[in-house]
Amino acid sequence: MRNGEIAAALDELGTLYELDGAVRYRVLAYREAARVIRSHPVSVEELARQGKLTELPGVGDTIEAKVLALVDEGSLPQAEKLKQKFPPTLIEATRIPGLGAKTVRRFYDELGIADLEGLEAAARQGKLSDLKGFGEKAEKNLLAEIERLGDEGPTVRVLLSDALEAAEELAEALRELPEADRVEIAGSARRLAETCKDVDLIATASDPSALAEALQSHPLVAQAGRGGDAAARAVTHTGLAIDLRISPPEAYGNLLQHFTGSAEHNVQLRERALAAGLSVSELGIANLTEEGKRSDDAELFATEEEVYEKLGMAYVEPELREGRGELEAARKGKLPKLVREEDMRGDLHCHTTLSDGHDTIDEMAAAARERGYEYLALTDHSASHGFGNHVTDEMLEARIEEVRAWNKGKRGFRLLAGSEVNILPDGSLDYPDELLAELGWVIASVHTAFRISEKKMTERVITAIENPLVDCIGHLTGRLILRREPYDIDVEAVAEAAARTGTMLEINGNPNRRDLSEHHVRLAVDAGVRIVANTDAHRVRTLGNMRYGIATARRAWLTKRDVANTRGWREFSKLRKRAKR
DNA sequence: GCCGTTTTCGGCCCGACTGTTTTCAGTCG
Repeated sequence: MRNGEIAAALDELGTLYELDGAVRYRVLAYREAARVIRSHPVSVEELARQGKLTELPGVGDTIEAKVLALVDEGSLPQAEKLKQKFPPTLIEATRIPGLGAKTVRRFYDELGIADLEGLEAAARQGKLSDLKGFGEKAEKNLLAEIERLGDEGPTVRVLLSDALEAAEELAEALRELPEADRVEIAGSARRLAETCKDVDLIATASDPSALAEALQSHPLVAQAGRGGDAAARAVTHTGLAIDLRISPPEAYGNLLQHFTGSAEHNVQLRERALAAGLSVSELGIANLTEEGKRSDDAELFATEEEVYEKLGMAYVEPELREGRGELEAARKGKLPKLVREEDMRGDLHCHTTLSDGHDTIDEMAAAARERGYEYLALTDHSASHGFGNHVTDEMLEARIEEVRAWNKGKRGFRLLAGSEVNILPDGSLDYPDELLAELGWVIASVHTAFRISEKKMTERVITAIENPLVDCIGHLTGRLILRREPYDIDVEAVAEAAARTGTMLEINGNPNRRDLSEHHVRLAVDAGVRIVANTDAHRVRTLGNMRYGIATARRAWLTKRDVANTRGWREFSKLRKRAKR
């Protein structure tokens, strides 16, 4: 059973307990365990079978036993029992914004409402406002939410690249105003997460309303409203929600820290501060009174650095603020010095017009040099790609000659004649060995036959890893964020094989892929695998996707040293498998 | 239900907003 399925079952059980009136913290415990399990890089089912699941933070004996029951029986007995008591459609109803378990439970108990249709009908007939504490306005709002849900479906997350495109344009427009002082992107976009639900902008300004008005009248914005004196909200034409908050300059650090999150990071930060007698919020850091209440002497900070310093910690880079041990490391001064995009010396995965790329060798090479690289591997697709633009053996031979000629007389930069070869279902590659041996760089990727068992897929990829001609595995799990699940593969076993053979694993920087994920990157590095950050660029512009590959590397706590292609050519070339032959 | 350089029991972040209420509960981020 996949970690995501286990997490979903625990989330559901949490909601069922909530409907059943359990204490809040029990429900929160299930949510937290689900969150940790969802993003855990290796099989939670296996951890549970080994009795090691309680090593995960937020998982104790009870939840470990529940997970074991779940993977053995396919469902949770407690959940099944509670589903006898509450129709499953009640859980659906709790997903309506503004409607929680408490309210849904009352509708069920007092009005017998068990599903969305019943809820909508009752609201239309004005029956809900008969309930104590639930008036006409609440009824109207609820009806509007149900209708909106029907029209648009639930609000979906967008890719980081889409969120950043809008966020950066809006932030830039606001910065240009004479009334603006500082404008920064906060939230999940600043943490460079894979997806964003909305965009948070934080600003200081001599005249806050000038910024709010500029946001409202920006061409990207479809609708907008004010949120008090120091805030504005907007929705772009693509449906992305924008929240702008304007801070007095002296509290800018507090506000930026708060709205950068993540929620887990902030919760842990505040719990830690509380133990030291301090109460942290976006309104400043206050001492605790004798009764343990927040006193009104809150101290304000203009920068985030000062916020963390006040709490006895080193500054935490936004990409690390996910509640994964960064606060402990910050307190001990043991945070890693994260790799930066400027550290990169080469890109080892791109396409040209030879296969399905849009730009020529010359154009790609010029762009790579402009980015300050020392090398670029041309890795057009191989002969059995299946999407047209096949590169036959003869074409690849010609490419090798072309690159040889191109490199002649050039100093400080080199092209590598390479290929992105297919890993066929039996683990073999689709060029003959003699041809592959002539290449300067070989990436092997799975592009076909995704739906095979985990065991077969793992064996298939490990066969390619054990091939001495393969330098690197491309986009290992094949996922497309928000669009396609990763295929079934044992990443732990793959990482072990890659470390053993000196085969590198790629972080593919295409914002749709970011594959390896940050969790798998961490696992691979801990297993001793060399990581390369590549773009898989199909045109000059997408060489810029390196920023997303590096974002994933940073979120995996990687340093410059952990990423092989931060090295100059001389050093990097020695890391290739062939250098050890 | 989880967790412990203040605890193995008694705690468990903080504030805004909303709608309904004279002091608060529920929901959200």
